[in-house]
Amino acid sequence: MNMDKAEVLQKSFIFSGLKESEIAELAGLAFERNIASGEFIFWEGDTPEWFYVVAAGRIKVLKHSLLGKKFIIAFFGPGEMFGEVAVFEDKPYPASAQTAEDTCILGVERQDFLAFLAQRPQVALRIISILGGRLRDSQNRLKDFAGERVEQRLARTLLMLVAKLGTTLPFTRQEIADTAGTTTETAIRFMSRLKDGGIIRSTRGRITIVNETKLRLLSEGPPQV
Amino acid sequence: MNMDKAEVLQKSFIFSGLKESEIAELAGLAFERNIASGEFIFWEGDTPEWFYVVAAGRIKVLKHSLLGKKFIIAFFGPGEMFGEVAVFEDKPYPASAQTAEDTCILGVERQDFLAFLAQRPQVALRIISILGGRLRDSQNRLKDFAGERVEQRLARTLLMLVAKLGTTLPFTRQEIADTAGTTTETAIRFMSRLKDGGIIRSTRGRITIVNETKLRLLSEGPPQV
DNA sequence: CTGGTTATATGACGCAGGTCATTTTCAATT
DNA sequence: AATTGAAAATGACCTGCGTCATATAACCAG
Repeated sequence: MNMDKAEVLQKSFIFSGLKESEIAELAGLAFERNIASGEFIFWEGDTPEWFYVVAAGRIKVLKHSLLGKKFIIAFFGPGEMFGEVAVFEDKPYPASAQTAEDTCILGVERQDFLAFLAQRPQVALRIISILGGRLRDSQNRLKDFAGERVEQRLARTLLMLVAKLGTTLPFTRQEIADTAGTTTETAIRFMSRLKDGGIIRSTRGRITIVNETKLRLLSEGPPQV
Repeated sequence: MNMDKAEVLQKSFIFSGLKESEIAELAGLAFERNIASGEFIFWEGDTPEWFYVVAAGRIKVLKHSLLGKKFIIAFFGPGEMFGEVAVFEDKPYPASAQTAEDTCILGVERQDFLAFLAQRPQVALRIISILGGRLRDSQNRLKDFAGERVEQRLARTLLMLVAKLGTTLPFTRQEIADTAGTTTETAIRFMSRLKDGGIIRSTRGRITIVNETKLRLLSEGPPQV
């Protein structure tokens, strides 16, 4: 792919406060890698050697349970970092990263990035802000997983994705299930009902939310009380 | 309570890299507050005005689901910060904080703390490290909630607490249940079995793990396959 | 010691949703 | 058009665990 690394970094929230020269410096440290859909970028347990940012495409971060079931922690798109926790702590990656479509990523070597970071307090503050946001999201989800029923978790998963990507979602029911922590069958049943209720339309591997309001209702309350 | 603020800060991982003069400066900005067991420090939705560190005692951070069930996100003890995500992002607290015993906390005004932070990249890096660790924990738990059964979640909850606090845990079954995302009854039944199996001993409101190895086995695999 | 409050304990019941099995539909590839 | 493999759909079954109800035990205040 033919792309301008500096431009990718420039557009990312993490680095948007930097001067052009600083962006250029970081871009000089970055390596580009193109990866076909479905490939793994790293596996849980690997030693972290790279700080990654998505340049184009989409990746998912996931973990496998002891029984082999996968759980999708998050999806990331252009400008978003991933695998960074391992880089900061120098511990093995706590999860795996897999491309969800043909994807281009930028990687900066761990040491290079840490050195760069130590010189830019503003970037550190941005990262604190992003980690804080992710922590908040994660804990919200945790509460949902602990207390709400599958139906609401599915609805919230869809709403979360809509907030991030817009009303058309490029996901299979399996991916939705793996994100909401349920089975493919349950996700299919739920989506069928949403379809009947005119809340979504869908084609294979693609879901369009047409009535976000109703979906929000479903996500909030028990169907009827 | 009669305590040395600087000493508390000094002992905290967050600030342990600072010079004495810097610690003193921060201590000068800190206010001390003593709170009886069971009181709330802030509620989910409140506007964050303080950055908090536990000086002595123990607090829990929790959220309520729509049906009123509570879910305990984390316990924090001396030297640990809490409610910080809201401070960094200037959004309402995403959870409530309640003392779990008589507790003393230090609070620094939001603006004061942010100003202090902006001048200390090393503190920012420490905070990144802590947030990263919490994010990792949270995502691990998410995976467990999504894929493992209640029994293993309970075992893992106990192990997590043991790692943090040692083999004697000052918790009721209700608190364990609220942390593992299950009901008090289920937690009681599980603990009864652990007692019968000689894995724990317990008195009212207090649990002692006597066989961590067995507990770890329970947390990892299905009882028998 | 007594009464009240909270933690612990235990049984019985029901159902949400996981598991397994089968079928249909769709899109990509030759 | 034919082949193939994944996605989507749907039914039947079964069990983990939540819910409700009741009982006992431990601790505290007076």
